[in-house]
Amino acid sequence: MPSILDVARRAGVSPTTAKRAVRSPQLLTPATLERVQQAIDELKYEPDRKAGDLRRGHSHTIGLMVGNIIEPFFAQLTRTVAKAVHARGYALIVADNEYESALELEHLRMFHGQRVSGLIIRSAFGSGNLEYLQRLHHAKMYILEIDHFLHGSPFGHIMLDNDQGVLMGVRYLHDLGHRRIAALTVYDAKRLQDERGEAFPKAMRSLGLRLPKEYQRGTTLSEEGAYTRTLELMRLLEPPTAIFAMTGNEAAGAFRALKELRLRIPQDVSFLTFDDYSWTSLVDPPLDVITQPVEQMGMLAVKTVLDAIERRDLQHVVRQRFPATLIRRGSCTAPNKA
Amino acid sequence: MPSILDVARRAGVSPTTAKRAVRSPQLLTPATLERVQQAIDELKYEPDRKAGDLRRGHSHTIGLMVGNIIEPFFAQLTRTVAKAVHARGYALIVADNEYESALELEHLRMFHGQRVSGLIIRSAFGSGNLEYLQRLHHAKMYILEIDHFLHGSPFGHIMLDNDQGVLMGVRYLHDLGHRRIAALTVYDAKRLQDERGEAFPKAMRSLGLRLPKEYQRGTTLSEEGAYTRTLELMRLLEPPTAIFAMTGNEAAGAFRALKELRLRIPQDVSFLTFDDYSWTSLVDPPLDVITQPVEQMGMLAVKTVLDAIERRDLQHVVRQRFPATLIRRGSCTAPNKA
DNA sequence: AGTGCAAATGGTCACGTGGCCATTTTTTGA
DNA sequence: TCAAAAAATGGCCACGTGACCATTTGCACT
Repeated sequence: MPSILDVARRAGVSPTTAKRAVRSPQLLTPATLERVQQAIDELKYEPDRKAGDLRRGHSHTIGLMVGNIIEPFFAQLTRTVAKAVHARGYALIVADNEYESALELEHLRMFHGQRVSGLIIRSAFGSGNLEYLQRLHHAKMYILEIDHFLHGSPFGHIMLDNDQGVLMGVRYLHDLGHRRIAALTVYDAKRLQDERGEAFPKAMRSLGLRLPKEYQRGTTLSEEGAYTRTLELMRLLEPPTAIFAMTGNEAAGAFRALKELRLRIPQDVSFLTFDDYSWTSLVDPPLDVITQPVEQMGMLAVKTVLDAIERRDLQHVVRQRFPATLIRRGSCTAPNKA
Repeated sequence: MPSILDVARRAGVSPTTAKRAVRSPQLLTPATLERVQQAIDELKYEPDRKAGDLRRGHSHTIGLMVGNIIEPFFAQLTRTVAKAVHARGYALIVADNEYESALELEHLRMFHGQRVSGLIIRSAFGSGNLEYLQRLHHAKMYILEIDHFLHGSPFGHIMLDNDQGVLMGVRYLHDLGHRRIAALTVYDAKRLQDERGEAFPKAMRSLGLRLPKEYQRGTTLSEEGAYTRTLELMRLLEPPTAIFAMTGNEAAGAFRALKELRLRIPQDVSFLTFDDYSWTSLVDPPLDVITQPVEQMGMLAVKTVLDAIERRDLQHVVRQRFPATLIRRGSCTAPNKA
């Protein structure tokens, strides 16, 4: 692997001059520049980023920690972030915490070892790693949370305005005439710091709707949990007239359950969900969804992190909420009088 | 950011001894070891991977280049690869070439600059970057293609047995009684090195089926292209009795078109597709699909790359095909006599 | 106590780069 | 023609580590 020294030798100039051909060509005589250029081409020289980063004391590398890269939200986020980061000359290291603190800690160690200069993170459940994050921040790593933020976190975050999104959904159903609305979510939301789970009862109350005890059993966030829960809900004496899934995964499970029960959407039950997964527009009927501006969030996240790094202003905190959007496709309608 | 020198100073030992506390603790006296450990804890010392890699001349970093990380195939692959790579103590840098050579080249430069010691790559269309890849290989980067391989590539590859998969699909339809089968794929397959596109006519011929000229207009690989093409196909005087989509994206477009035409699956037309996207089991009817063992492929890819790197055997070439699997769910049946 | 030997610890340097300052060459202006 | 300034080029070192070799310490056995 040729270094700049090899280039210099071949071009018959000093290493400093050779390096200038790469970093500040305007300082060189055209003749010298060309000679060095040729040596670079012949040797296929490409500067070693790691060495430069080491010398400069800060790396051209950003870390992205996602919750589960298979979810379209994170896949899209990863794509946007990767693109934006590369556009500014950085590399992106990706890790998937599977929403688990222990795994996340290992990855944080890795990021630490790699000396990434910025980290965009969707934290795992629980705030077990906040202390470690603070340590990283103290070691000059700029940290930005995305999609979520840890309780008591001193870092900035970029995420959906969950209160607004949930309220919009509930109001939409309410305006259609629904009174018995069940959400698929964690009702034990406080402990898990799940904003949507907390927002739902609030939204119901603010619209004067009551939330029966038997609607309030939290699901896990899995497709399977939502499936089971939906079966239970629809078999109640007073089943909900509308189901509101707080994530795309839960929506899939619920949808499966409704199909299995041969309940028609929207005639028998209205169905609303967060996350515009591709399948939601392909099923019958196409589903009403609440979407997030993922690209905008990803791009702002990258801009925030890189600007802070390049301005060397690690204390800069950005806290930004993005509004959710409702897309109506026909899976919600006025409830049956029955 | 504390270095091992700071640790050594604090513990009152030499840097060499301090380093040994991390890398070969059995060489130290328990007392010394503990003293150094304490200094490490107090200073929150974490070794700088970049510096070590620089010194050793090879990095603990692997590159993964995908075609489009939003596609479930790549999302799953990324997840599997990230996990496997981290498990062996490496970091993963991800890039998305959007199937475009020019963009890919930029990312290859980045991988070069980062001195990743291995690269798992789904090449963009065309083989414009093969030369650059060879240069990287020459610079001690181990390269493994995935999902695809470039014509004339000297590198190993791990991918689906497309011939077998396509033949299995065609035979399945043939055995059900279908004779007029149309594939959604590129018929100009040779140029784009699309194996499935090449395999389809072969499979048809081998089963003694004819392939009408008007079925043979290639689509682009987009959802939109497949949508348009499906509309055209089904409006022919002799429309196909079965449609076979070669990718999940094409399947989505085709499915939309069929719905729009109010054609019932499978009564009016049978429908088969590659890729087990999550929506395929949620729509009505659930779709028959041909799936790839993504996890197995990803894990083998990582093992291959890391083993080669660690054995310093960059010439080791692995070429492995994985069999496709057919999942029957009910979207294919015997064709109408009409 | 002295010898021999293993165990434990220490010193030095290079990896490829970027920043800084030093030196050489060319240009400018009277 | 020559000094002074500007342009072009060069030398040197540190970033944090790992490899290698050198030195010191502890200990068993005479």
